[in-house]
Amino acid sequence: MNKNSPQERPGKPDGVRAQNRQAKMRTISEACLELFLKTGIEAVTIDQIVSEAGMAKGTFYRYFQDKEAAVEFLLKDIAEKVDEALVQCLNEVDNAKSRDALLGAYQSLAQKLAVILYGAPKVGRLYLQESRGPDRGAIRPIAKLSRLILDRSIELTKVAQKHGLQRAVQHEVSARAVVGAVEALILASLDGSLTVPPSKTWSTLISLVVDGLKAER
Amino acid sequence: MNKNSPQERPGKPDGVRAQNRQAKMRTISEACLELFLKTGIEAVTIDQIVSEAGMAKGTFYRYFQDKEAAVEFLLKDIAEKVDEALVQCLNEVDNAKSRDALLGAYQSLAQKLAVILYGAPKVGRLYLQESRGPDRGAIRPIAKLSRLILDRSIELTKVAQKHGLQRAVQHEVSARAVVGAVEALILASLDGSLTVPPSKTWSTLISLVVDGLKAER
Amino acid sequence: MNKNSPQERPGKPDGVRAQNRQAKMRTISEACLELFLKTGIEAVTIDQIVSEAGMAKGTFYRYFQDKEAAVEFLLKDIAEKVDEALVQCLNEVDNAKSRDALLGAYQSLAQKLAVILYGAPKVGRLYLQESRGPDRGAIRPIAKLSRLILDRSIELTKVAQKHGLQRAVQHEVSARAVVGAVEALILASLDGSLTVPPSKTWSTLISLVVDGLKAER
Amino acid sequence: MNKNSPQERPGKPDGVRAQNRQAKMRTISEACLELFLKTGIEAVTIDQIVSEAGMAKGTFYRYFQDKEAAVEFLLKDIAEKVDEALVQCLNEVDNAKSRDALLGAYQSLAQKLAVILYGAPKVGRLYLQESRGPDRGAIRPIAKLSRLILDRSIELTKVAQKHGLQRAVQHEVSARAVVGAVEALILASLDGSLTVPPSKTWSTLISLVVDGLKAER
DNA sequence: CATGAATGAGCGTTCATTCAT
DNA sequence: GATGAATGAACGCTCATTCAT
Repeated sequence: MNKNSPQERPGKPDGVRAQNRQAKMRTISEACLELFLKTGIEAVTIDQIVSEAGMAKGTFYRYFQDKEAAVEFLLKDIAEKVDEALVQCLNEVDNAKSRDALLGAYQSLAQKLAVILYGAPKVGRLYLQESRGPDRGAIRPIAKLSRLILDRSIELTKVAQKHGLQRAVQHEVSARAVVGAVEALILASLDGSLTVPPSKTWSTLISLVVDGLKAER
Repeated sequence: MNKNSPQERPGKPDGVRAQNRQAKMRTISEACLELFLKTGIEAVTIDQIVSEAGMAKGTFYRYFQDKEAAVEFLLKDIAEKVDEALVQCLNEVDNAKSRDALLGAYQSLAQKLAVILYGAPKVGRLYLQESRGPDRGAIRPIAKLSRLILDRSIELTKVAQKHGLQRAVQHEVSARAVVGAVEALILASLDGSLTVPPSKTWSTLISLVVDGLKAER
Repeated sequence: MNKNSPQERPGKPDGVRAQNRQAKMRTISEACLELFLKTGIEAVTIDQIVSEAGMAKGTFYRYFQDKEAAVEFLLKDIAEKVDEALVQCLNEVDNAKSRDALLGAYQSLAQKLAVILYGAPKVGRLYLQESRGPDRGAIRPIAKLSRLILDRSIELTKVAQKHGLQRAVQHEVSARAVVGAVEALILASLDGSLTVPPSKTWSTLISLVVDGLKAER
Repeated sequence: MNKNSPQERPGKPDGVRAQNRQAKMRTISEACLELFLKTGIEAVTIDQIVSEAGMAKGTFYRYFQDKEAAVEFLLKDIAEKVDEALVQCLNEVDNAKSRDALLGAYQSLAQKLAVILYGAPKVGRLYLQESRGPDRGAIRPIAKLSRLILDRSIELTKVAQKHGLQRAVQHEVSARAVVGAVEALILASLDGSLTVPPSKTWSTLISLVVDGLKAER
């Protein structure tokens, strides 16, 4: 069982080997991340990656089967956490008894997402930058996450409506609108295009989503 | 500056020559469009394009300097019209004296955009699919248009606020939120992911933007 | 229909295009042949081939999908002719009414094979050099031909026995023995290891096959 | 000259060290053998070998300089025995006084070869599979053995003829024919393509070689 | 003007070989 | 002795681009 392929290495799961392996994978990931953000996943070559990471070409392939695997690794952590946060919010909204509870669930979700994203802002930007691309090639893991987020969001909207906590608009429509709005703001926030502080951004966003844009009476 | 013409062409600007030229460019464009949508601009090769368009490889290069030029040509028409619609809306909002006038301006903009997009739905989808990518390579024209739309939208928000026609939220924030929401919905509508009819989609969207999601009291 | 792949080119089947195409394929084939003989099919790289053929790398791929396709092209002609000769011999043996007729059929086959092989001696050597290899990779077409020859030979033996024109030995055994003997001699003859003239070689071989090695009484 | 030992090893030639060494080399050899048969020597990688042998890559290089050395080791035993058997047969034929003695010598050779080959059938198959390849790369040891067998066989034929024990046919020709026939049958026998039992195969073969194929009168 | 053959730089990937642990 | 991580040359193959016909 001494294959030269990556994945599933020998030794105990927490041995020195496994640690070094993780460290190396992170090194490569970071190099990928920088380059992916700068020029787009599709356009980045393996040569550029290993050059940025300061290693030989073969080494990349010891750790990742191909670029797609590197993208998957890059996203894995965030993908899991985001999914978890969405599922939890779903439960909260489902159990919400009042408008305040609804707001609270949203606030909580927003906060969790903020923590996740600000903990790995570049990955977030990468996701947003590439998430609308076709489900093909190295961006496939991103497309998959994108699909998952949309599905969960539609579910979220359905539940909120069911409990009369939201206006009866098409949930397909409102979910997409909200996701679109949120994504646009996160992207701007993460890549520094926004001059307002993040905390203010989020409260504004929630207010917009809940109350709309119209002038107060 | 005009990448669309590899060399200066002979003949009068509106002669038969120029007409044939335009026809050919459209043929190529259409082939590009299909392929770009299916696999993403970056991944499409010139070989695929000329194969789809039913012509020889050299012919492509007679009409376009490279793939980027083809993308530019593809977007040109829409880019101009969208810009125009945004500028006009800007003027209308600037001159709006009432909340109804504001709504009217938005409605008018929405309608214009709808006409533009439903007149060239595939181009719209292409734009949305690729608009978040890095400003690099063949997608540059798309990134440029994206920038333009954002700038105009921020302007729009500023004006609306200035006239007290919108809540005093950060215009950077609200503009992005609105653009994000609009784009997400257009994309879903154009690629057929939505089961609700377009007209209903738009009215829902405007209502969401103006009034928010909260349950009616 | 302007694919960049080889095979099935446009234009009339006998036009100048097709002729040039054939010429080019022959040029490449010849380069392949020299190298294949020298170092074995598996060990020859595309770089070596195009270098030997005096052309750019891409050009090879315009005419052949890969090395296997080049091997197939190289063998095509001979494979067809050999099969034909074997089938014809099969018929003759089937209709043979006497030992002389049997001998005549074999003589005829031997002569046909000689004509085929001496018309393309290098291809013959290549076949013999590689025919025992595993049915895998670029040598697959050779393995296929090898299988075909063996099958036809076994058939040939069966028919000869059925007519009482051959001793009742296991046809599997005798067919293989004869094919083995014939191949060994052809190989030696083709690569110049034999000091006796070809014509003498063939009559000796037939005599050996028919009468065996034992001293005359 | 001895490629099998990358470096000179410590300890007495027959000590425990040397024994362990031999055992390891056999382990590796066996792994090689399986893979070589399956896909051909050229196509097998060191990675595949160590994976099959259940050891690390470096270990292979501790025991063998390269793939060629492994092939050499694999063949060594058989090569020596075959040579010995041929030399002995040569002597017997040289001293044969009657046709029966000649037949006896051949029978004896056949039996010895059978013992050798059925004692290491896979090595036999490997040899036959690769023996016609060019004298290059990792198959060189096989080509060397092939040359040796041919030379001895020609010698054998010469002697037999000199004593009038064989028809006066070109020994170059008959030797090759016989070797070719024998090899073809052994290969078929070893890889299980034959439905007749080995013993019957060999007697048939000898009969064919001595008496030919013609129908009995 | 249209064509498609030719080019060759450059990509993703593999693999023999080395060597610190 | 054994290991497997690292290396980088070399491979098969692609593709934007040019240009003679």
